[in-house]
Amino acid sequence: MNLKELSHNLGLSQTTVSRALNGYPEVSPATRRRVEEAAKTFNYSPSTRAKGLATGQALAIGHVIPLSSKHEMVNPIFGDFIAGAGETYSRHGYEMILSIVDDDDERRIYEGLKSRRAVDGVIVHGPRMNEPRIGLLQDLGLPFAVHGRASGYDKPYAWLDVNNRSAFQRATDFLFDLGHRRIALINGLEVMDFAHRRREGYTASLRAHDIAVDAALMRSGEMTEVFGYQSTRDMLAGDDAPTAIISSSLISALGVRRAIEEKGLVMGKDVSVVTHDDALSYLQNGGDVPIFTATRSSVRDAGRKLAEMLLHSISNPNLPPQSVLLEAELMVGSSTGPAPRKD
Amino acid sequence: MNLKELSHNLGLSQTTVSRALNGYPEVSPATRRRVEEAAKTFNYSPSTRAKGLATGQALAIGHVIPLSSKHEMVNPIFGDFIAGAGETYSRHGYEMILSIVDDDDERRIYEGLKSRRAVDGVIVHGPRMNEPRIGLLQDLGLPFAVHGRASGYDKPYAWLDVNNRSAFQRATDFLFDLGHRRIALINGLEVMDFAHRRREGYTASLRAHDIAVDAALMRSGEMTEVFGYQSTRDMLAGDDAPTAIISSSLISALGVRRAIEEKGLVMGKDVSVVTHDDALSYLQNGGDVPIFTATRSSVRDAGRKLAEMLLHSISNPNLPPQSVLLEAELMVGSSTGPAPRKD
DNA sequence: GGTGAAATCCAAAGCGCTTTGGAAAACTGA
DNA sequence: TCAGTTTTCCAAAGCGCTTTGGATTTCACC
Repeated sequence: MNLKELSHNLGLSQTTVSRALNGYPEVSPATRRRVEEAAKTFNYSPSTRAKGLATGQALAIGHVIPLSSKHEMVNPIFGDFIAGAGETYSRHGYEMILSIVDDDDERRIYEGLKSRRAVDGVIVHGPRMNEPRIGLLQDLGLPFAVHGRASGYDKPYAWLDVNNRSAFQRATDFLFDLGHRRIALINGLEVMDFAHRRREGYTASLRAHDIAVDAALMRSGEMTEVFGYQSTRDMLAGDDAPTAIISSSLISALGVRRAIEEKGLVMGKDVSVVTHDDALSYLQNGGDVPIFTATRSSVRDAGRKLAEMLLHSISNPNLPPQSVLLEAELMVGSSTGPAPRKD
Repeated sequence: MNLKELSHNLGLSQTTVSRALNGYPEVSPATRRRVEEAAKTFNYSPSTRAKGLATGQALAIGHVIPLSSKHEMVNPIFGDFIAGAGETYSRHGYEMILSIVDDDDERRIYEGLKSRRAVDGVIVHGPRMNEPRIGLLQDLGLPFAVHGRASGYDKPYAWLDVNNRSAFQRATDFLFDLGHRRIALINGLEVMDFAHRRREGYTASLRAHDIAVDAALMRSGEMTEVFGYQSTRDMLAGDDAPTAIISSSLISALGVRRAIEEKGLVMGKDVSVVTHDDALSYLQNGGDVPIFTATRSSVRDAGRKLAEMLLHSISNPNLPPQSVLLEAELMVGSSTGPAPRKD
């Protein structure tokens, strides 16, 4: 069923039907009702493509997911973020189009999306330090919003980020308050902007407590369970083992716990653990009482909000770029406790 | 830059330029080269919408992800599957459009996709028992392919599935061979088709070994770490605790391990564990030597293949529906060992 | 050099919608 | 009753592409 058929069916012109359906005022209420009902019974909805052609809008947002062929890891966050953004889109009648892209092809992909007029804007995932995509998108004039930020790029642009620095500083402070002095950081890849900021928060706290930064207590890598396990095992093996560990991801934290328990130690007593928790739906940090003390911030929520921001900036193109900094909440669970006294 | 401008620039008609770009034979090689170069330097690519309108193709595949508002869980498999499918699409010049949908809205969404002519076909995720979506899509005449199968629907349709039944039967047999007799199953939600089949495989093996099915040894729920942990803790607490546990997901298996170790038992010695492993990129089952003995089948690979199947069936509409049954490989890790002798 | 065939190109219609510029019909109020 | 509004509707152009049907040019061959 298309507009032509529908309007013929109603004995009206396409103009009138189109106007009735799109809420224009120059249609009598009676006609409008009649049209709307017909549209429903014939299950008519306008072709996105034709509509897009006519209006110049795509009514779609692109999500470009870089997937370096080197470390072929799909970000575990991704599903939840998308779910959040998807809610927003469907509420606004937008579609989400996804491109999984090899790092090297990114430029080409953005140019393609732009020149094919396939999307009205894009969301940038996983920004790194000095992220080149941001400049590229600004040059292209394709509206965008970044999930995270890119240190080193100073012109204004739209982003939404968790305050990773303050979250990790607070987490470290918290451990200091419990008496810990040897605090380790098991971080994500530090080319990623978020990981960089987390380390900054961590070191800032150390400095504030007059504790030297010890490279032996810092690890950086893909945040897998095994990575958390191995890092912890190694660090606990040394003489001067940490009494507390901060992990960048709940998945790694599971590995941290395993290494601790394997050594016959008790988490929250012998070794305290704080982790960042993205509140992923399939990886919940316990029930009412969290297992891990965590800096918590829902990625799903971030998806919802960032999508909202992007749509808003698309319909108000002259607004200056908006940015949102979310504070993670520190949830105290049973994985932390006072530092064990030295015997 | 659009076709009109480009062709004007070249002093050719739109027809010729279009033909040159689309590989039609009635263009001289010299002209074609000239056109291709111009397209590259002007960074021209045809508008998807206009092209779609003209050809009647969408050059896009829809992925509809149901997200019941009750259990708001995003399938952890999802990211990897999408990554696989995405590879295929970009290789074939297709776009992937994603709809996150509340269960109740699904019918409406499919009808919308169809009547808006937004996609050439869809992938169905997470089929349940007697999945109603399959019949709906067949009625609509929208090409589709299912990731998994739907027991209870008997007309032919395109699907790709892991042989869940044989995988879990093999896993159970394997444990029997090691001397285990009390074997537990920690399964996914059994309204999901895959979980149902896994249980069938499990019970088939029990029957073949003349062991009665014991409801106390079977759990079914969302496959979280906590679920694995709690189920295991409960079962190990009883008199007649299992000596082996089969888990439906690596995430739950992490919880299983935790419960085992918490009780001071050793996995692979006191209690054996076999898990299904979807080979998710962010949740690897150890390095070279797998931690868990597992029935393994890459979800990413499934995504690649299923997308391929769907595209193939779209370009060959008269082919009968194809279906692929993948066999999971049984990888022996260190989480299994001979059944402990009774003292 | 002339013929028919092959190679090369083009104008214009059409895909399904929105929107502009008017026309016709239905109301007003004097 | 009739001019002036307001309401209600419509024909047709245009969005950027593909494709049909045809025109023109080039080529091979006698």
